[in-house]
Amino acid sequence: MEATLDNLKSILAASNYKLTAQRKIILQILIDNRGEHLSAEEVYNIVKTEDPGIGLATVYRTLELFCELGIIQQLTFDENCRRYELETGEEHHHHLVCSKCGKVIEFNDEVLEEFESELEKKYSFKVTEHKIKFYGYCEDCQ
Amino acid sequence: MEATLDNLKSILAASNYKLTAQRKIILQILIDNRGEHLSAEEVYNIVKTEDPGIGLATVYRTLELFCELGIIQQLTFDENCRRYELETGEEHHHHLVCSKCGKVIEFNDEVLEEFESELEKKYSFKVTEHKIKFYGYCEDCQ
DNA sequence: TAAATATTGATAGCCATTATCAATATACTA
DNA sequence: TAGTATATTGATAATGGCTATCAATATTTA
Ligand SMILES: [Mn+2]
Ligand SMILES: [Mn+2]
Ligand SMILES: [Zn+2]
Ligand SMILES: [Zn+2]
Repeated sequence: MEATLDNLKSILAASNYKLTAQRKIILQILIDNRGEHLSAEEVYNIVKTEDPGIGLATVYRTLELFCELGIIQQLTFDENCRRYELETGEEHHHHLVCSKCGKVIEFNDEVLEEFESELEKKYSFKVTEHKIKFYGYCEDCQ
Repeated sequence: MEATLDNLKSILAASNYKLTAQRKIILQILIDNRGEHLSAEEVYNIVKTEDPGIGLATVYRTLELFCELGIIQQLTFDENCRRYELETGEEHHHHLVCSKCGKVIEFNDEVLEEFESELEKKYSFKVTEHKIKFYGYCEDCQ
């Protein structure tokens, strides 16, 4: 189920977390920027326009918490910078990242699910997570 | 073509780099540890047993250079620790990483190559590189 | 309302990796 | 072979994203 401002309180309460103004603001920002893949620093800069008093540590903590709760997922296009996006509840997707302009194209998971099943059988390995990224040049940058 | 101690000099010279004792030692260590996925720190610890005078910065620099030259490739099973392995010149492979015992299983690329071609057509995207990892539990750890 | 508990902001600390720079080694030339 | 240009090295300081700490504050529950 996708997180909204309305169900955030119950999502938090289910794990004994409290609903705070900071958490609401950060979720709102993630929702407003659906389709983007924001870093903690970027979220922080947006947050400050709404509540200049908020701390950077709170942004990091909140993003980590939202990951733990399945509200968002963490991405790493470029090491030394973690990015985040809303977990939609729909099917997974992965990313094509343009090495020149930075554009990110999303594609769905279907074919990979099949491949994953084959791997599981072949190696008696129980897959819990996969991280897949393609790098190259987008149509405009070739 | 796979790098050896014999062709290292010409590989380096082709890009105006010099052959040094440190570079030879580090390549030898990577060859001796084929199949492992060593971090810079781990390479450094092995290096020191052969030449205690070698600097950590040199290990980092050399691994970076070897990547640039295609002698090795960089891996990231766990962020905040880059790992390296010899580029064999044979077909690519990717990794299943056990979240419990850390075991790494390698699998080949074939199916993914196909999938990649489809993506390129569908999105007019020229893929130059892909990073793919599966996480989960190996046979012994399930 | 009060008590228990979770959360916050400020800031110090962490740590893998990079940058700096003077000293040294390599490769090329005469 | 000696000399020169250039690349490389080791030591170490710096970087930067992220995490830990902690007293003050907010939220929840009774
Ligand atoms: Mn996405
Ligand atoms: Mn491997
Ligand atoms: Zn582009
Ligand atoms: Zn295992």
